[in-house]
Amino acid sequence: MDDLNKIFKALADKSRLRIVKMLQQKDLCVCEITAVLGLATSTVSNHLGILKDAGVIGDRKDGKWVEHHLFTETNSHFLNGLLPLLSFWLNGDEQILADKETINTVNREELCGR
Amino acid sequence: MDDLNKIFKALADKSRLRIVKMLQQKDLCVCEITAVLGLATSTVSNHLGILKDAGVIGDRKDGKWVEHHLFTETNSHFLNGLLPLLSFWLNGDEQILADKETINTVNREELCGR
DNA sequence: TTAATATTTCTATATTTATCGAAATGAAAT
DNA sequence: ATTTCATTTCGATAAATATAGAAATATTAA
Repeated sequence: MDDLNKIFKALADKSRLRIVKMLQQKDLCVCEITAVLGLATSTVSNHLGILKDAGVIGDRKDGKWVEHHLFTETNSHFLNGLLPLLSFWLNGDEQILADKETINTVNREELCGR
Repeated sequence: MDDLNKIFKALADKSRLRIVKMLQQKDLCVCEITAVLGLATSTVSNHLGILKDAGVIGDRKDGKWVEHHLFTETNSHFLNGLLPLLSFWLNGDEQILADKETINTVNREELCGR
């Protein structure tokens, strides 16, 4: 039950829902997500840690950035049930649509690189 | 997004998850749920209010009791996706199994009636 | 009508959580 | 090696939440 509780807690926050939906479109580094959400870098890093701890997302180093990605197949049957639903939920949501627009105009080189 | 956020918030609590799983077995009044969870009546009433506000459960008067029930079909596609998953999730969980045992030994007449 | 009682609402409190800024970390570039 | 810089961790604070007990509500029973 703790696993499922942790997953629901991770998803029970608007910023984290927006992050999940953003990562469905493209793998992103912290600075890009920060630019879209308009929160402090440390806050975004914390949100990502919560999603990672719940097993929803993973990350890997990419040069000086850390690229975060959404898992599609996991070893949690809870997540394997939820992730497909989350892939079509909220696709028409105004905020989510706006975020996906913003992501396209965002470039990690210009944002935090150089 | 607010709808989904509210639903995830409602499910992101162990006591409320236990309540949902209990209601899958049988419709229950507040005093019965209180007996199983071991929380104050007002606390349980509050948890039920949160689940009700999220559209997960409903209630109806039954004599001097208020009987709470889990919705199976709703007008929320979020819930229509989640509820079937919740019907088989956690069925093997130790706490959930213990709760279902307890429910069978609980009787609203003896508990709070008379 | 009056008393009893199941539930809800209100008030207060303790814990958790979201947030930021500053300091620490660690890897890349010079 | 040293500097630069993206990210994480730490410390502090404000907001949200879980909880209990008391008071209020509403409905049944006498």
